[in-house]
Amino acid sequence: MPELPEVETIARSLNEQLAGQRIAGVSIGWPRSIARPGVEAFSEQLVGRTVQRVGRRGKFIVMDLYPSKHLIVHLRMTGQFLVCEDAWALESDRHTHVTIVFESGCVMRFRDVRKFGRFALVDDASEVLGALGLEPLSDTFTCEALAALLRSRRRQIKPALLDQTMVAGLGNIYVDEALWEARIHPLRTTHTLTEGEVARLHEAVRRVLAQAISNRGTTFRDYRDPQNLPGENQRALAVYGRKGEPCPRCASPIVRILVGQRGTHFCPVCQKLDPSCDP
DNA sequence: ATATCTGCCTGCTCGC
DNA sequence: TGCGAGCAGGCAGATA
Repeated sequence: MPELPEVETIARSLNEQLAGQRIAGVSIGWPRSIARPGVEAFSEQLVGRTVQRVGRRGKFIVMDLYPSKHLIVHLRMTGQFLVCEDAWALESDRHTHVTIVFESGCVMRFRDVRKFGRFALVDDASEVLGALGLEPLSDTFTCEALAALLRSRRRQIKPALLDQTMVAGLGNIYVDEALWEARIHPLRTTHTLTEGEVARLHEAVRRVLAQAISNRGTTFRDYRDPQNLPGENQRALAVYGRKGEPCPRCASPIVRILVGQRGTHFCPVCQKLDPSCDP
């Protein structure tokens, strides 16, 4: 499941491989992969444009095109980009839904087993990205900004952190990891977190994400980068997917519960529900 | 404002 | 071995 570190890894790779390349052709195998505009207009408007730069906002990949427009992609659960310098060397399969060929002969394929991923071609990126919250690795994500955000809401901390309009880019894996690192129970309520807890959470979010980026993402199941390489961060995970395994801090068995219908992993000893138990 | 549920999808695991 | 049921989960949209 691509979250911020995986999307960042993909965006960097795409930027390296595609910046400066002019689009020669587009083919769509699964029309619903294209959120907007219509499939016809999508292809027509894309051909002839040049990829200026590929970046990321939250979990969205953002391709700035020349002379105008932005191609914005959300990979959702199983979306994947594969790029090859030689179009003939990269086969299409039953899970390939979008193919973009460049004038150089380079090809970019979008594979998506679950078909949840979506493309949008827009004039103004804010049409898609406008509602996103703080970017956790940018300067705007300060401890004070996070504290203000959490103080203004009354909801469970885990769903709050998954809410992309609050903080953009966190998903199930990294929320569990950050809460473990900050020693905060996933069911704690946002506005009851102490200053110290918020400070720990702020630091934990940044550390967990930065480490995952330096490990080129987490390959729990499907994730692969555009060169089809898996990430290495799975070995750095403390709790996600480790139900029953010893907590790296205190050796108590990791527990898995449901929070807002999401599988949630934590250490019941390090992450107490009662704030008075915090050190 | 917040919580809960459904739909979107397919592959995988599990129990029989 | 085969098969159906249940699960995984990001997000939008509807409802409580």
